[in-house]
Amino acid sequence: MNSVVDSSDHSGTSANTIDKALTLLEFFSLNQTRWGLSELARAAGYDKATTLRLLRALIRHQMIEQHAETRKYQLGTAFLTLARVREASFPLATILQEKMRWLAEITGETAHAALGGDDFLRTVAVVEPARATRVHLDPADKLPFHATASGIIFMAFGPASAYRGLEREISLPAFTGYTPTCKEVVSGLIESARESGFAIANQTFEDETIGIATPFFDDSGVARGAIAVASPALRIDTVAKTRIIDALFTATRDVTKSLGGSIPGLFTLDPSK
Amino acid sequence: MNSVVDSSDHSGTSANTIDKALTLLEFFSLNQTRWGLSELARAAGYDKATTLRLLRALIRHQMIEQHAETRKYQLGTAFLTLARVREASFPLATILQEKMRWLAEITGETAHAALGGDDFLRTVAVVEPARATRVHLDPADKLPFHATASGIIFMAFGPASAYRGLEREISLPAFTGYTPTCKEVVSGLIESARESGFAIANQTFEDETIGIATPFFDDSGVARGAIAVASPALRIDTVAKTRIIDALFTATRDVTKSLGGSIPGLFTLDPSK
DNA sequence: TTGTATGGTTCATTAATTGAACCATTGGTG
DNA sequence: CACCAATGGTTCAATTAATGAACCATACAA
Repeated sequence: MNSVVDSSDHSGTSANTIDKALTLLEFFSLNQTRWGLSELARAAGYDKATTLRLLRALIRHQMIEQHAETRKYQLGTAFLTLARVREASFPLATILQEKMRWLAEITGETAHAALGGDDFLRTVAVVEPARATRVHLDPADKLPFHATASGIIFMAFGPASAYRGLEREISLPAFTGYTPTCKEVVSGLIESARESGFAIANQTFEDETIGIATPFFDDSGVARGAIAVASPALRIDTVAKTRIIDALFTATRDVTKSLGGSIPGLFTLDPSK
Repeated sequence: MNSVVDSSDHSGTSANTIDKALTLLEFFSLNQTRWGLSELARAAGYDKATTLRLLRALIRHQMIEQHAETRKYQLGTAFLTLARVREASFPLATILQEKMRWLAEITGETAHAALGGDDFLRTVAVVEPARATRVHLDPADKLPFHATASGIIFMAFGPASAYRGLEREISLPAFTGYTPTCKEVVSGLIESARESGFAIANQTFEDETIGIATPFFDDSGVARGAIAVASPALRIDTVAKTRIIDALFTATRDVTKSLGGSIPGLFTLDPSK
């Protein structure tokens, strides 16, 4: 019902103007919400004049707006409305958000859902539990493939382009002392995730945080993203782990069903493994 | 703190590719969430080959996705994540959504907030009251300037481009028997909205529905959009009207303050008028 | 079988993108 | 204050990429 063609076009450097304009948008993040013209041109590697022309085109469509005093550029309001249209027709984020609420409640830990891209996952829903000690996640963060449970799961069950994303990388950055920085190790993690249906990341992205993730599917038969539970490492013993995995499997089943998808055969959903 | 340059570029037909690509996005609405290639090319007035190339570029950036079986195109997931980044840095929709909750509760009617564009407003927040009879609004609808209270208010207090949007129109479509279809009448409505600070639309967009709207501002000194209360026409007498306008003025003040804006002097916020 | 849709491709023609050099301002520094 | 080095923004000839008519392959209906 909502399956999608896996373009995975990565045919070198497509130098068309649209790509350039849309690529500019990706520079706007929580780390840097506002960019000056020269600054952005330098970062993107475009000429100043080109960058300005691209920005102006984006402004015409409310995708960028310019701060009147500082003349700096920031993301516009078009995304608010486009996201609403998208959600009104295919309520992906809404479904995930609701299930994450359930997941956070039942596990007592932070639940989040992320959508897969070519090079990383992007959070689309987070719910923190009502509890003193809990993991805080940036609500608009990029999740690297190799250093997160969600990333491993997405490479295991996602489109081929995700796995190729790993191969493309020259070196895998370490976020903590536990981050796997060797492709062979990561491949092993992916393999065992394929067998068990879940992935565990023990402090590979954030210190003192354990993440456990499962994939979710639409009718393309390929994972669209991952749902995960993030807990303080100290709290996770075997019992807690089993309970979380159990809840994750239920959530995965429910979300996948809501999206009109089905869980691929090889993925047995057996928490005992 | 969040003021924005009013580009209002409308310098004829800018035929650049980026505009064409981004214009395609606007064809995706709740009325038609999925488009075929030829269908969309025809609607947009582009060549099929061109349309396909534009769509492919958008697909590369997750702004469009293609349904695997039907080969039809739909809005992608990029907007979910871009909207999150935008909200995480400038929580406009969040602020509005929260205030609309308050407004719906205190008035017992449907509250909604819309952002102004060049030719119409677009809803970014709706809250319906817990009540049997209430007005239902499409959560991702376009609001025409001349036929809604929000539209009149936005032309009265918004950027010059909004008012010019009205002038550009050749004829004003009638949505009900009460819709003003004459520009002079609409100008009169705008004038009186400028004086009173609010606008009332009595069944001009939907039958049996009355809308009352006020603007909200950021530090640009120009309205960014409107907040409004929509009620069944039968329920609105003078008392109810005054109570709603009062609540709207409070909401306007609060939202404007949260956005770092200020209410322009001429706008006296005097509900007695 | 034929006709008319569809999605998608090709490539010579055409029109738009590009970027170095330019200007006007701003802010910091000796 | 004068100077320097940034900044945002503009210009226009050279260049590069977008364009679209004609083309396939396919699917469905009469």
